Amino acid sequence: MIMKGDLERMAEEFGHPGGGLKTMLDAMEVPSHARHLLLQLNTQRTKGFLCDVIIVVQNALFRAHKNILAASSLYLKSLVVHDNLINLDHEMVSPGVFRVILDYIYTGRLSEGDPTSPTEPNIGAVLAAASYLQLLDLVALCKKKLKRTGKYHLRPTAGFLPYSKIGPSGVVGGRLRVSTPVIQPCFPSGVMGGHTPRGPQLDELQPHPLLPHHAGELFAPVSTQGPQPYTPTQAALPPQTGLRLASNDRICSPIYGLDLSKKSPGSQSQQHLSHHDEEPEGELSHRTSPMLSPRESAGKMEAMHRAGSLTPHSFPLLNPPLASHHPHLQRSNSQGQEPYPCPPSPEPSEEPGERGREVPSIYRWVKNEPMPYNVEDEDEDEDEEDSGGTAEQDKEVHHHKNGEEKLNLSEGGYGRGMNCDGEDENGTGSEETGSSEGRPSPPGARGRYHMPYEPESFGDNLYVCIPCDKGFPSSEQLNAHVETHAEEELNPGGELDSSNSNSTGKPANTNGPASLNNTGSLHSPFLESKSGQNLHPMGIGEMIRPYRCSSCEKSYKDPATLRQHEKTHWLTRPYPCSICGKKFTQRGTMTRHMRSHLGLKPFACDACGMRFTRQYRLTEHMRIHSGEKPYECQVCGGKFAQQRNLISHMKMHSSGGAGTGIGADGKLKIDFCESIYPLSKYAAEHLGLKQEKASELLAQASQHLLADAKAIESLYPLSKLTAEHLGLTHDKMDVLPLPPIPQSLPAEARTIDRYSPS
DNA sequence: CTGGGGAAGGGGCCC
DNA sequence: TGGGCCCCTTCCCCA
Repeated sequence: MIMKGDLERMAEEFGHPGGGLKTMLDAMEVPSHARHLLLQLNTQRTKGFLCDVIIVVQNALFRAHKNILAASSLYLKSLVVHDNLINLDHEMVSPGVFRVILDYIYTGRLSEGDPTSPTEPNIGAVLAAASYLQLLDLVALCKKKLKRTGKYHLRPTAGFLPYSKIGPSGVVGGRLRVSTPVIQPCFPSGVMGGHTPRGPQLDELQPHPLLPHHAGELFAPVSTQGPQPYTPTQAALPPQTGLRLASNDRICSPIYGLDLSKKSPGSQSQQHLSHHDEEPEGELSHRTSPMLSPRESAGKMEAMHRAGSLTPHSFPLLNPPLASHHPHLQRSNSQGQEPYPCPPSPEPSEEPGERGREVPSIYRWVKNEPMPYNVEDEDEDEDEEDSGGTAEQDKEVHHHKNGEEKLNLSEGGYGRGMNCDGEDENGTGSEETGSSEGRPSPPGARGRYHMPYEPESFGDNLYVCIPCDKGFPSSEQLNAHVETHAEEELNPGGELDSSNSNSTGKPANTNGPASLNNTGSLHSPFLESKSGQNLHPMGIGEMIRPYRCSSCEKSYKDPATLRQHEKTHWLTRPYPCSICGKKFTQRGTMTRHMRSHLGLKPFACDACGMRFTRQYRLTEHMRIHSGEKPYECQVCGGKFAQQRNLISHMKMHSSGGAGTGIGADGKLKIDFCESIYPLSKYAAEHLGLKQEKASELLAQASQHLLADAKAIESLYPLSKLTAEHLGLTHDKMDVLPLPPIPQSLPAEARTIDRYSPS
């Protein structure tokens, strides 16, 4: 355990202001205070509580507290000061060794482990790593232990040798065995259920690296000898992590680090260097490991940084050829505007040799290295995905809740879909990733006019008008065609909402003219869009929004927004998640997505402690406690805390979104909006009415509807229960006022389905 | 078993 | 770059 003496030494070591600390510690009235404090910290680490930094070592992630790391090592201090995610060179520190080191930092105990175990880091490796990390106390401790066993020799050895340069036996120089445990599962099955083990008690802080108190590891190598205990941190991981969560499994998916700091995930190496540069020479020198001079140490690190990464140079095969011929990328790269910090989507590979491929991605991502990202990469991804998708992986992928099955390895859906994400392929760009499962959504479900993502579907006519499904060989021709839709919209006699091309930024909803795209907004579909902006693609809006997308009808106030929007049309989304490979058009979305991978939820509810990844969610959640339900159904008066639930509710009112017209069962259904606002031309025609007449009729109905609950029931299926509640029999209900049914409708269509459950 | 509501997760995208 | 809002979806509970 780190005890008072250690703290004193730390205080001196790092020159904390206030030399009075030693005095303070001497005068500590509760001798167990330091011990208790450290215990608490370690407990917190095991639970991931208040952990504010993630350390990536090869493909293992560790959670920890910046303060603790900073207090332990100047080097770590320099790393954590600006970044929430730290990458350690796995050539210098293996995951297993770092786990031991982290344990030491938090407990003051050094786990020697079983020197004969292939998975146990030994003291030599720890010494080397401690020296690299400038954990001077640990260095001294290791030396002491080695000397005790007669193994210590003053020479830089294995610890500074890349693992790749260490023989398969792990023995270097016949002495130091640096074990790099194969990444193993750390999530027993069923752990997601919420079982929360207690944190290690004081006496449980045993010097064993494989004990369950490594919960701070998000994904850490563990012993192959058995399933590892569940940890709350792991439980906090959403099932979408793309990681295997079952017991006795290996983590088959790549594990990446990410920077969730507010700033862009870049230039970490520069920061590191700068920190070193800032570090006074003397300050560095006096804590340099005896195994490596400060210059050597710093120089080596610097050399590694210069190499463009902390590691990739040792993995020459890990960086695929990076020819760039993607036009967007070329442009972006050449102009330096849009660096692609993220690697091509990695894909789990069964081949052990492939595993290393993941590593550079981590560093590249974190270091924000502009990464030529191109179609070849994409193809490679697809190849990997296609080839690497084993049944096991398939199972894993499909195990994930809703979202990440979008990877859809088994169906090659990722290959086709991930980069396009299904909806991308059909050009909607409005991701329905949660349900598309990597398959392209049916054309026309939602969409833009351009549909360049699945060219094979349309032969030479790559540009497809979603509403009418016509293909065009060029965007110009498509645009010309689209204009006809626009004219139809502008023309009062034209079909309403045929394209729903608007400037609101929301994708056109082609579910039908009376579909629910506006129901939630409580606005007439043809009065205005949700944003209250002109629906028409041309007109005054053009002056307000002069920056028009060349691929669709949207326009924006400023070029940056336009650029942002244009990415939605790109064949390749520029920001892939380095954990699951899902790609995003906006970096912020990707970062947000990453938070969900790591279970980072910065917004906590004061009332119940529940945590959220977004402020908005917390705000929404707080309404549960306050009882506030600001969203009210204009039809039935039901109130909701969440707007989205009101929208869902509205869909219920509108018979599942079928809208006005003849439902699938052939019976008349009245759309919610239509019940309040004038009937659309489409609906009117559908009903065999002139629009004016239909609107008049519906207006009458709306009056009833809004005025009388009975009338409301008259427009919507009335349950027997409700009828009885109203003191009506089903027979009586027939007398409720209803808009006349046009005789032009087929007889069956004229039957308003009042009684059947919707 | 089914449907509706509550609550929440996640992604898109404009600002 | 992040906030905010929208949308879709899922899960759970209950009637």
